[in-house]
Amino acid sequence: MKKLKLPLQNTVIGTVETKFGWVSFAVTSKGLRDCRFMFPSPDCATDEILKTIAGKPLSEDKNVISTWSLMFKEYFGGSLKSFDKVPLDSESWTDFQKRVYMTVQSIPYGKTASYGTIASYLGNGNASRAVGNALKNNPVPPVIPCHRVIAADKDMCGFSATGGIELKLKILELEKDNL
DNA sequence: AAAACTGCGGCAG
DNA sequence: CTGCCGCAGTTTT
Repeated sequence: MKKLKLPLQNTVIGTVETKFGWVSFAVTSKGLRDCRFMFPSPDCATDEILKTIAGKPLSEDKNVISTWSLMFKEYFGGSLKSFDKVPLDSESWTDFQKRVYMTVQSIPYGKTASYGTIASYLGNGNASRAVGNALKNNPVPPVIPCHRVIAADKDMCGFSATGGIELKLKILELEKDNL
């Protein structure tokens, strides 16, 4: 059975103000494709997200925009505690990334796991570094909660989004407070 | 095809 | 504590 490829994949973008700055996101017919946050203004947010969808046709879907906007607002406000079963556009991910992201998504709200733990869960305990590499490219934080993955002995390590480790800590704090 | 990267981890000094 | 390899996957030459 052959599956047909959809001829066009219009992208919807949206921005919303949250407790973690302005958030911008891009959604295709498959689901959420990109998401960034901590922007100081809606213009900044829009500019950045436009870069991620260069060349793709835009469309408007108020329903999609408001649904996602609300989710981000609630998550960063502390009332939404799970992005489970939310559609993600995984088209551009490698197999390894899919496996990593899937596993990371199963870390419960407010909990953490180490890169090594994720790696051994995937079947190769030596792949911790590769896990970090994959998480660095997380296209949809905080939906894939890469902030819940920390180093084995030290408490913290990098976080590539604007705000770095401090931001990572702030998000974990948010989750802890609303546990 | 090879080398150079990483949000790691573990084991030396 | 710091430094140094080995590791696996991705990106860049």
